[in-house]
Amino acid sequence: MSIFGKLSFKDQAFKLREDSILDATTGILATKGFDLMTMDDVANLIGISKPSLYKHFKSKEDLVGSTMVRLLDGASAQLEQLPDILSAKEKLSALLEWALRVRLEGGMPFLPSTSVPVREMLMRNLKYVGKVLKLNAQLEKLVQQAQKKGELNADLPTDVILYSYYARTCDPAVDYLQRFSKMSKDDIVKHMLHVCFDGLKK
Amino acid sequence: MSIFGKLSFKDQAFKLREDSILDATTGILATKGFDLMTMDDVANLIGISKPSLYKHFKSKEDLVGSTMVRLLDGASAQLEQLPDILSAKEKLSALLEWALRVRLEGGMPFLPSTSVPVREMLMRNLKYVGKVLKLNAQLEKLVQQAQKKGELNADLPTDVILYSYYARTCDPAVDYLQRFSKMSKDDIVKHMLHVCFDGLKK
DNA sequence: AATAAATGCTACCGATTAGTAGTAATAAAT
DNA sequence: ATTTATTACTACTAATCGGTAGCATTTATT
Repeated sequence: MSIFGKLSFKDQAFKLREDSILDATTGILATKGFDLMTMDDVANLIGISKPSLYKHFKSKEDLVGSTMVRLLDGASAQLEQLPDILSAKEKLSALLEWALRVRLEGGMPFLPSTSVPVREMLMRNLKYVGKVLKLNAQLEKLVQQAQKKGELNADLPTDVILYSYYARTCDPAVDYLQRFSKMSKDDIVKHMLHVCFDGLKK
Repeated sequence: MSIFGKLSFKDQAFKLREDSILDATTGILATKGFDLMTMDDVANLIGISKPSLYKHFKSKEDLVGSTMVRLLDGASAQLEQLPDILSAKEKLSALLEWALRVRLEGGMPFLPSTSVPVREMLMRNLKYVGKVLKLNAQLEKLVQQAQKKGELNADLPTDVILYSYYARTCDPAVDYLQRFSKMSKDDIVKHMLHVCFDGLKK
């Protein structure tokens, strides 16, 4: 064992709890949203006190920002890990599928779409903004490639495709299908992907 | 003038202010969302005091419920008013276009999609639930007709089409396009309609 | 075992907000 | 002009929530 043994262990435990805090935050954000989520909610859910929570995150903004950053990291890692054999459109489809499955499990809080003050709060978080811009650039490139190859509609402005693509990751139709239809998760994903790329018509 | 002249006038003024309260609420809901909207916000925006506001609506729930009811009435009226020459799919398209244009103007707060507590709050409002169910039944019928005629994909479950259709009325892509692209409202509507029915591919 | 240090918690503060009581101002009626 | 009734507002209450001070408890050290 290295001379950092003891320290590492402590740090490891610390990091572990931090992860469980982020897990709890993710779940609560997904159901109650930012404004109704209280710091007591988070602390109680994982069985620690509020001051302990503040040992990890210095404010609610910080906590939520970190949660979103971890989510973005997950998306980036997922994108990275896709085999290069896949076409641009296949990559976009695979990433959307991943996002939908995450949502159908614990729930993914895609906050920016909720309200203006929440969006502005996130925009003040430099780390978050940086990661958003990077991921956005990668996805924009994929969309353009797919448009050039005719995999995606080249007549639509790239912006329209990109924003609509983002919107599908937080499509409320998923919640309604999960709640009111007896459909399996696999079927929900399959249909949402179809609707995204082929629309309601074809 | 009828014997109800005076009374009518007072009632008329009362109704007029009620409408302006609902207008203000609609706008604030669209930007800040339910949780961050305060009763003072609403009162201040139209230049009355909070107690005066409570003469019209007995609680925040009541105010927001009434706002949503008026919105649903607008949608129903719009649907009613469409010429019968239109096919089922054309009617759905026209109604979505109306909803998108309302959004691009003052903004339409489609609250049910936001968070679970807000949805539950609305579900406690019987008047709201009644109107939702009625409109939902009408639209479901239109979707089924369109599926039978092959105007909409008959391989998709009706639920999937219906919920996805609702989701398009509150699609965050609209906000992003309005904010970040220099597109005209007409173009935004045109593209959103295309994406809805034809997807990102075709 | 005694002491030092770190960890976690109870109990609080200040600010915000839904909702209201009671008063001031205004209009109607005699 | 005086009284009555209505309308609206100021100023408050109770509850909630983000954030923290200071104490208790545990763990490590000598």
